[in-house]
Amino acid sequence: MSELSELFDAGRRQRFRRQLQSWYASHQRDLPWRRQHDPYVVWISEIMLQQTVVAAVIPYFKRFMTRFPDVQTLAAAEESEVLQHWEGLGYYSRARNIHKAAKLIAGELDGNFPRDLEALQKLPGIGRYTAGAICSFAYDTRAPIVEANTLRLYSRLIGLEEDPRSKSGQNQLWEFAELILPRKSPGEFNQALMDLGSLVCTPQNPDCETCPVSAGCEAFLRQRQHLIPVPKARPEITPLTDVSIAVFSGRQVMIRQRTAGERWAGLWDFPRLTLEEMNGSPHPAASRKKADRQKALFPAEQNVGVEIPEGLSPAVIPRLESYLKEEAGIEASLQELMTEIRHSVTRYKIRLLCFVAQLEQRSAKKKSPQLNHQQTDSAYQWVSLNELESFPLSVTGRKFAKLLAERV
DNA sequence: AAGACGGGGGT
DNA sequence: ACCCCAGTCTT
Repeated sequence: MSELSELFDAGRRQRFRRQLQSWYASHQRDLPWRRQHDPYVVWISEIMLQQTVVAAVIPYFKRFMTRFPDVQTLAAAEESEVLQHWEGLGYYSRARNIHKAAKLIAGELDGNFPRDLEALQKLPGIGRYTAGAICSFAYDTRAPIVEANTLRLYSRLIGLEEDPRSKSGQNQLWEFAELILPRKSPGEFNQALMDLGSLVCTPQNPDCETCPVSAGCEAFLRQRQHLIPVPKARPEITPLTDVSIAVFSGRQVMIRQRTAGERWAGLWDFPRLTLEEMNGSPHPAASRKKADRQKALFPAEQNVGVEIPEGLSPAVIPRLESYLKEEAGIEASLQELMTEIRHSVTRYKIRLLCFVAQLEQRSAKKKSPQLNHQQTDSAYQWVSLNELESFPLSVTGRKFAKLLAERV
């Protein structure tokens, strides 16, 4: 007998279930597709919902399901097209994992969607939560779930004072999730738990006054609901200055597909690099010295006409031109600083400088769509701005591409 | 501009 | 146990 099953004894669990079920019967639902018993539908929607809110997911979900109605269709598709349907949702490893898993299911598993927690968790991108969601929502088997909403709800119900993300905290939460689950309709019960967590047991100012289970909530009984769960420590934000360069040859622009293991693997991008950290650099003196050296080698007069981004040395211009030479094997001259895109994501605050460059006449352009193998094994391709629309790009890449297309 | 959201994978 | 993930929405 664990402490948890003593704290939440059979009678208390039974009361909790009745209160929750009664509340759930009368409140409004927001996710009609979860009640479908198609594991494929549950799977795709769960993965999409991991990164953003319901309203933002719906159009993506519809488009995805129209193009990839079942796991066989998805498995047969090119990764690039899967990424295209994911463009804008971010965290693209999830789309790559979905595609990999679909291939495994259609191939090794003969098209049979796994039915148990262990088999599901062997698939890439499916962890303990997603496996539990698929089992309980699609198959209505008694599989526990712990995700953001239920983590908060369970933490308060059991009065968890320690960090819910620690090993010990996780153990208690998963134990509780299993303990509380009824034998009858566990899928609907999990759905009710998640909805209660997101609608009533909110991060700030939980609505304990109207909560159907507050009488059995340890946090509420001790008036600790504002202190539980302990918040996640915020990571330090790193400021970065990146450069993206659209190199033109006539009406065509040069792009490359990002390789496996790289950030945005499988997506296409303009040549892009991160400048040395300009802000908060641990050794400002050293980088200033380096900048001075480059300035001496490449006097500013050489760069007449190109606007120098605020806070940067004119030496960036020749430096970017050598970057193009080394990475793509092309000679190009920078023409214009088109725009600055500010973009915050995960733990980075990025200032992205978007340049336009012109391919030098004497620099041989490889005919599209042949590959260009120079100093790297990256595949470069020359495409028109129109054609660019059919390549999956990152959010910032797409913003830049749109600006280029709108330019007269 | 800052903060919230979010589960899985890797070491 | 800790780091990473390169996005969107709300306040």
